[in-house]
Amino acid sequence: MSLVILIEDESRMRSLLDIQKQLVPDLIHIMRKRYDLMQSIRYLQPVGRRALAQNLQTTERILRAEVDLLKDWGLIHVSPIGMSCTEEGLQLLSNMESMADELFGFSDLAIQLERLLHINKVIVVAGDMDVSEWGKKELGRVGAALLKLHAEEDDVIAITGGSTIAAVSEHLTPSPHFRGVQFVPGRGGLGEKVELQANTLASIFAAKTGAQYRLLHVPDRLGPDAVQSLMGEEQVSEVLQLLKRSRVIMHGIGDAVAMAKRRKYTDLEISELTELGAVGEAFGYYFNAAGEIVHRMPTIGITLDNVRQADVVLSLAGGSSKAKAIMSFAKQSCQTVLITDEGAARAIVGQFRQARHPDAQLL
Amino acid sequence: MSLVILIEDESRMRSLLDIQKQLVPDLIHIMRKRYDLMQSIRYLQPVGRRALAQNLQTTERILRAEVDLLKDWGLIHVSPIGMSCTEEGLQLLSNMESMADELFGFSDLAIQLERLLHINKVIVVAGDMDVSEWGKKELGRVGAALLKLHAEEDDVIAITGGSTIAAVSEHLTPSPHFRGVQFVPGRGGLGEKVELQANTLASIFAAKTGAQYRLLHVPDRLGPDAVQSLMGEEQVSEVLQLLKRSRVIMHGIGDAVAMAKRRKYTDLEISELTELGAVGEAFGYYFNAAGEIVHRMPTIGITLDNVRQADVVLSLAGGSSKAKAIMSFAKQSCQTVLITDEGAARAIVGQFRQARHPDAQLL
DNA sequence: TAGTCCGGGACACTTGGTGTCCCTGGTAAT
DNA sequence: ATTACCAGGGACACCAAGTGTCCCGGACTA
Repeated sequence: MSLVILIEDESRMRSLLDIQKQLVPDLIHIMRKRYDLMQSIRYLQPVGRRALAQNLQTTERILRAEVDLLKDWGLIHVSPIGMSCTEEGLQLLSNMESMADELFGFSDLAIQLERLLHINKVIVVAGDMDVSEWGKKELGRVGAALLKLHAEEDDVIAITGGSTIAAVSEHLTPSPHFRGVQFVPGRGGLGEKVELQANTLASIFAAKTGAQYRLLHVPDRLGPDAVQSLMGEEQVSEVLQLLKRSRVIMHGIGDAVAMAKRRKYTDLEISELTELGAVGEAFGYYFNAAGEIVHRMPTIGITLDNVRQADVVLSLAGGSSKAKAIMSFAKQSCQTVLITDEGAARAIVGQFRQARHPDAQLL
Repeated sequence: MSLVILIEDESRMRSLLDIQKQLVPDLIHIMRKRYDLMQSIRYLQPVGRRALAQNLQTTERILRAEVDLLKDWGLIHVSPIGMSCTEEGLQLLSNMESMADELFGFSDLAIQLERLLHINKVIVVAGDMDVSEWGKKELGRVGAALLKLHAEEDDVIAITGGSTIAAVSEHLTPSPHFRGVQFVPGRGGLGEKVELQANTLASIFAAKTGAQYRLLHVPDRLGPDAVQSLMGEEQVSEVLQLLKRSRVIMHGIGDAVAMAKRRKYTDLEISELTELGAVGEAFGYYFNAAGEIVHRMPTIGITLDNVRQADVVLSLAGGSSKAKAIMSFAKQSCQTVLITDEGAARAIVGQFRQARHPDAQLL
């Protein structure tokens, strides 16, 4: 019963938060800033403006505006000896602590991941795709927003297949940013369901955004000679040229075994893969935990070198089961933005914790 | 059990809202504006910018900024034939409907009350003082904020006693607005507990805000001759002069019978009061439902005429049981701002509904 | 007493929001 | 088919609010 309460409880607050995230998206950032400010004041009180500004890495004037507001709502008290929290402000802080994780935990997680994985930018959304459906929705929403953010006129944007990328397509809307854009599938068929294939998604992306698309018609599981002959095909080589100069790339990261099964590898092949230590997959490459390529799908399309040359690489993967896969792909160092969910993020942090000695508590 | 869920649920969302109201107070207004905008679009779709701007009483440009945002988050869709809600936007609207009452209902209530009671400005806060303790806290918080808002240097501010005004005192903080201000009790002792008397509160208000205060030392229950002689006292007449020119007045409104009981009226006197139809009390005056004065405490202090001459009258009363009392005092037409809570507000609206014929559904 | 902190005031500057206009394109009615 | 109207989008000048920066009077401390 208490579980029922918790779920109901969570869901209602979550839904309020969801609404606010859609209607007033920067709310959380503002709240976070004010919260940090209050906490700093509590910690340093009584403290002066200048010292505080330095502590919070901001300018004196901008801090002053915030302080004036907080003073007006009676959350802090200013006096000639410095600023301090009022009773009410302290109350507020303690009330927030119980919610801080849900409100801000994700950005903390994101910063942790940026450090642990050596990735420029990590975005963590709420939820866990392994557990709940709306986790994938949220990931799709944020992914779509970022794609729009980075897209520029006449760009070539390469995308891969997979259910995560499909989720993005549901949240795309037309925008002038997509004018003249061409969506190009990073790979031909990879033996998956058609609605999750890169070709299909490229056309959906184009339809939703009002952009153009190209298709890469190559069967999966090619023999080496077939690869050569297909490369000669004009239709194919043209697309490969486009992929080579794609400026933005959006792709999913898969769990090695799960992907292999989905692509109907034989049991023998799968056991070979696991023997090689494959844990992650992206663009048809399979990586081990060290990030080394241990296997490559026998087909043609975008190469890791192409990916490394792109300006923007949006990597999407969510769900705690994807933790190791994400970690293996992060080693490729061809990644500018990782978009993941809380479940995967916590699992990754957990992996790192486990890897260290138990006494390594700090940092 | 479902009740338990509801309460838990409510409280958690409420606490999030409370936090946001303290940390980002204008958030709700922004949400409300966007919500109205979305609803208008849904209602009028497909609709153009100019038509919409006219409908929403705003300029074209400012609406355009909002529309651009909503378009970017994918909540609305813009096309050459006009704007319309996307699937996601419709989803959001329906999600919000279940919460709209809690989020915005109060301002709607406030507008209704302004019309029904013919009061310039009504503010409705969440909760019901009769039911929950935090209702009074909220009322006090808002009351304190409004007092600070209206206070000006060297003002004379008259206040009365009562638990509601006492609640205000707990949320007062020093501010330059209160420089040179004098807090003056509107009445001497009225036979209540000392911590709720106007004298006590005046001193607390002064202490909390860093202002000055005066005291009005007159016993309650004076005979007519004692009144005359006291009026002659210099200490007393001086305070009465101050009261006469008080620019801001903050007072509570009481239920007639409850106040009489608290002031230890005899059963006979109380039944006389009820026979006279007394329902409301303020400043020691007792009013019937029509707003006529049916009884007056035999003591001296601020008069209704003084109140009518004030620039700002902040009337506070909360709890559904206060509905009739608030309505009776509203008839005095010496009121600029009424601060009440959801419970009282809904009860008042209910009273008006009941008073009409059942077929009077519109308006 | 001198130095160093405090908050608050002042002021110029810049940026972003805003009012206003026009343009092109699509739709619908003639 | 043509025309007239309304759609969204672009442009641009303008104003105000936010911002960087400096200084001042006061209080505490060494």
